[in-house]
Amino acid sequence: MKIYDTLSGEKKEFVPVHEGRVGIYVCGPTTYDYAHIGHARPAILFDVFRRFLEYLGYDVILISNITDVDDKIINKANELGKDPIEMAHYYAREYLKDMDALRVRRANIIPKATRHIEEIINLIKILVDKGYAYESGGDVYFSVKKFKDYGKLSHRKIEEMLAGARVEVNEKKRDPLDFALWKASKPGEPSWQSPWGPGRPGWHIECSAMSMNYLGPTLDIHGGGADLIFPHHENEIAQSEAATGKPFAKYWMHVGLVRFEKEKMSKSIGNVFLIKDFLKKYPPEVLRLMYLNSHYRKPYDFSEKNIEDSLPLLEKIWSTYQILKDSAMQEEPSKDIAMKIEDAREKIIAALEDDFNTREAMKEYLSFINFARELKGGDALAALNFLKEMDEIFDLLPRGENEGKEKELIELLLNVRNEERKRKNYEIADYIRDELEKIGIKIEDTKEGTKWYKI
RNA sequence: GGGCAGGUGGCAGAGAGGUUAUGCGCGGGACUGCAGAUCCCGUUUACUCGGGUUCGAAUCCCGACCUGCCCUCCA
Repeated sequence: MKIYDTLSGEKKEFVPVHEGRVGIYVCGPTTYDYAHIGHARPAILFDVFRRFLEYLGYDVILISNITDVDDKIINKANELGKDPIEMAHYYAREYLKDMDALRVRRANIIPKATRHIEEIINLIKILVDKGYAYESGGDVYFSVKKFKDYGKLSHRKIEEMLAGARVEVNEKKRDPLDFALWKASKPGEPSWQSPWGPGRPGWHIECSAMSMNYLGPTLDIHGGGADLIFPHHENEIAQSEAATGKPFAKYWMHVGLVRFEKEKMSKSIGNVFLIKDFLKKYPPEVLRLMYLNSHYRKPYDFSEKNIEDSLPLLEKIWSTYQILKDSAMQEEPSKDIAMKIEDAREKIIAALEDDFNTREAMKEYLSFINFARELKGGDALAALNFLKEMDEIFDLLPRGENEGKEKELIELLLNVRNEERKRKNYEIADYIRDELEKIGIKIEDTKEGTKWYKI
């Protein structure tokens, strides 16, 4: 297993801190609005990475936080006249709902910043005691120049950063590069008691405190969107390593950003595509497929055309699954098929072991799909079982079985349609086909009769 | 100015020294009441440019040009 590490800039052999166990921390969102398709990329990908590590036999602990106190939350709540924490929790629930719909398996722990104030304060205390942080007018700042490795993750030097000149002006800071660990609260803002007076955590400290709380001073994999490399993750490293003197994470993984119609998705451009809006028009699996079908470190150019191009692929997977279910029989598969399956399995595993190359894995998966749709009997059964095995990782197959009253009703309709076809009443037959498609049931007339599947 | 990705066929996008990517589109054929799906064939020398390494480069090295993202709001 090899993993590309942002810090060293190279693919490294994966060796977890504790044999057989993997601790992963993925930075989740600050919840002050509905989640967009950009948020879904790291969520879906780390979900698949985690499932793959489990498939390999590792014990995986995945932690994915929600930041529920922050300037952006407070500003928006003030605008709307709402309670900031309540509003943040509303959006957090909506975020989890969206992720559930996208078949992202929930992390083992989904910690919230406001539930870890004590850990945060303790960490800041350590930093103050060690001389890495100082109090100033009720705020506490991290002294960037005291941490000699600052810039090692984003590969920049402190002198170069100042040239960027977008540094916030703040007379409480001793140095413009310093960043807030704790902010004194203004009246009416959420606040907690601390040795420095009432206040709230700065942006970066919650991830350091929570990840070390659950996974110890050195975790295996720390991940998130590429936009978090600087300053968020750089600051996490500074805080955490200054406090513990130990490396904070063994592997830093960053998922490329999603662009929409060739432009960065941002509220000011007005091209934000919300997950809940996406789900009104398309099945959730198509988004999984789109992200799996691209390289995770590269930027993803999202567009309507891209979705339209991916839908036929998903339909192919689903129709193949349905066809195999119909033709599978409880028999021994042939030697050829057993070998073919073993070959596909090896190729998919090899691709994923090479820095989670899901694109390469999907290529093998799709070529197997293409090959498998003709299979019958025991061969079809073996192929079906293989697809289910792979679905533990990818989670793309149609959900729910076609059975029960719904199945009976649809098959009744199809029988009626086929009767009408025999009588050459094609208007009625085509009406049934069109109306079924409108409610998401696709049908195909084949030599072996009419097949149907949900889309 | 600095950091990081890239520049691939009509389009979208993988691949990372020698063998068909794939999908969409387009043209032809098979099947079909039609549609869709599926299968077959075609879309004849795809890899920004210039040098270099090599028996062999889209892939490695050097240099240009171009694009995107980041440089204290970000997944």
